[in-house]
Amino acid sequence: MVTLAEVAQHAGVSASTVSYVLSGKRSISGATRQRVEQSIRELGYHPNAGARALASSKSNIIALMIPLRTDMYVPVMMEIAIAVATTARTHGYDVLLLTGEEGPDAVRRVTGSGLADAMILMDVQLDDERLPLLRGTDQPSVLIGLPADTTGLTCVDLDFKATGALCVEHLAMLGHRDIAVIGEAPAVYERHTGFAERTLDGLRLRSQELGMRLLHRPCEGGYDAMAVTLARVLDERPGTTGFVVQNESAVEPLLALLRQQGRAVPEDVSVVAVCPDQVAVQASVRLTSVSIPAQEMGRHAVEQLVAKLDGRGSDEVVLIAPELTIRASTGPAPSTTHH
Amino acid sequence: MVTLAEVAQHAGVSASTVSYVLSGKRSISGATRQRVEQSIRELGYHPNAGARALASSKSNIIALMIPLRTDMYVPVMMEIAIAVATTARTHGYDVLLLTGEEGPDAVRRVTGSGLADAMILMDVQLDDERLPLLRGTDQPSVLIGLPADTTGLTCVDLDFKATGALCVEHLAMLGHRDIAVIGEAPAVYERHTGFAERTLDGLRLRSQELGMRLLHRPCEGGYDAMAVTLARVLDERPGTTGFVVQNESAVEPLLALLRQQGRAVPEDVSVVAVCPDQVAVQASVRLTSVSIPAQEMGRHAVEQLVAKLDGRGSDEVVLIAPELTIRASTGPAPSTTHH
DNA sequence: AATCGGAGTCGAAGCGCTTCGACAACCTAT
DNA sequence: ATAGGTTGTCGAAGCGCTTCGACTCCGATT
Repeated sequence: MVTLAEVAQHAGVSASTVSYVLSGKRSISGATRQRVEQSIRELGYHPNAGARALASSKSNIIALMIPLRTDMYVPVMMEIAIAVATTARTHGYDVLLLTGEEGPDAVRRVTGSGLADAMILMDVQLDDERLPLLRGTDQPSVLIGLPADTTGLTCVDLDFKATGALCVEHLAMLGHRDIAVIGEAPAVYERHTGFAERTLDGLRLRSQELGMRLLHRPCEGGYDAMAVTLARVLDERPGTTGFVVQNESAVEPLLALLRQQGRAVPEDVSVVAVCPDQVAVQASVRLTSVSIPAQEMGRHAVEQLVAKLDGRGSDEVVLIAPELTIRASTGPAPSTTHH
Repeated sequence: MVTLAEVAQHAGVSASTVSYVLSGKRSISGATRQRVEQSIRELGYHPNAGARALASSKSNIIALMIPLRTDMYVPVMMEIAIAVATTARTHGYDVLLLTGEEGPDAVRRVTGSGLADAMILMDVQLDDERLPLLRGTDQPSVLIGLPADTTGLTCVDLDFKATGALCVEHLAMLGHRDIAVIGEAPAVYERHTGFAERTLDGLRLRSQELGMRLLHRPCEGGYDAMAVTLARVLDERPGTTGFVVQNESAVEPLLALLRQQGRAVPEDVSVVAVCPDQVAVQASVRLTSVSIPAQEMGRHAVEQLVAKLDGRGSDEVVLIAPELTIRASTGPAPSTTHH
């Protein structure tokens, strides 16, 4: 293991000079710098992370808490995690992966031990028990997701309320009047995960404004659950011509079931999904969808965090504007003219 | 920030005593231990990670390198990552998330800086460029996946060769003779990712032994790609009655296409999938499948690694035996009696 | 010519912890 | 009673780095 001192000796300078070459915190003459850099290369020197952390009280690590549950939006979570990791690296940070398992204790542990300089929390509940801890520490943090009370917190999320509105508007424009919303699993609503309820708010509000009828049904993923849900929906509202689906694992089952019942998409029924683009294009009917910008969310979160760590940046809520991509699953409502 | 020294003072003992209470490396009287523990609790002390790492040259961190690509098996990767993180915690380790982006440099960086005590690599290519580095360092590591040459390495993986064999045997037992294999995307084979080729080996070998005809076709995920692939397969081998699918995102499209062509599953055609159980049960036909034991792989990997770190354990290849779960997508071959 | 200030470098003092050797106090076997 | 071994505790020496103050040049300012 090569140390700073060895590099210094090899280059014929003092240890502090090497340190300043590395950090750039004091000016160094070109000649010295080159000699030091040369020695670093020749010896294959890597600064020791622990020593650095101890001396500077900065670990250059960002903690990322991901949910333990893998019951929803797994690809999205993964994409965010990867975006966080790669973006963090471009700013010189590494990422520590924490699962929800430890709960709030993880926050205490990481904050207390100086393991990480900052945290990113995913899967935030409306009334998350980790929030008081975050407010009580001076360690910067960013939430991906929106809790009920955002005072003193920095949050990044898709604007799900606008997302809901956007879906409704699109269907309204096509002449649909009776809309069914296939939501996340009931557990997600019981857990009071913000995004599901905010989407619903957006859907309800805008559909009311536009004079549309909306029926919301939570739905576990999978074929069987979707079959039951669909049957109930069509029983209660036979005139339903538009669907908004916010559950990745209900999308394909819904399409299969509609096909099976002789309802053509988009001729008889229109389907709008809220899902990653990849899911939308891989479906058996290319789906009109509002994409979940996982990468962008991860990137934004890191950039907010780095800004805070650099003393710039402040507490603010960044809501990413939703974008609707029209594909092959939506079209004019049938018999619009009969009204 | 509370320090060891403050705890020591509060408890009326020396710093080293507190350290020994924490580590248990020397015996401490019950009275002293309790007094120290009391002080720790009262002051809310958390050992500083950097100082610890510096003094002990152990960071208690395991690095996990996940692939940057999110083109395949995302849920599996995620599940493994989560299993790794939670298992690591039970052994007192945290997990550092590295993406493939940095490539071999990440190995150098982490090894050189002492950031992590050990590494777990996922998505190992047959001839992975990170392997020489691993062999050249004394830092313990475990691969999830199997490279071509495993000397000096510890690997954990599903026994994909046995998996292939198992799929074929099941179909053979049901009387199928013409089998088509819907494989991973062509890129996966070009990349020489071990598991895809090993599965194929198992399939080929066993089908030959059992006198079956096998047709293998790589396939991008998604509906359109699957449609093209299926058409080709049925054109070339109209008598195909059994499918083995090793591509999550081809499963549902295949089922939909077969249904659409009036081929009933499992009456006319049997389908065996190699995929996580969750995918198998959520499909429109509950799939007979060999499950990918993501959790178990993650857990195993960590346990191997911890064994190495503790001086126990050695280089060995752990292949997890595949398990076939029979569900609703396989049945006797049609017109078996006509032969 | 005397003074000032910036650029470039060094030495030394920690950062908070682990760990080794030393040592006192006690217990056991002779 | 004495040598020998345990057990429990302490002091001190680092671990490899950052950072602060101090110092030396040297060109620029009056």
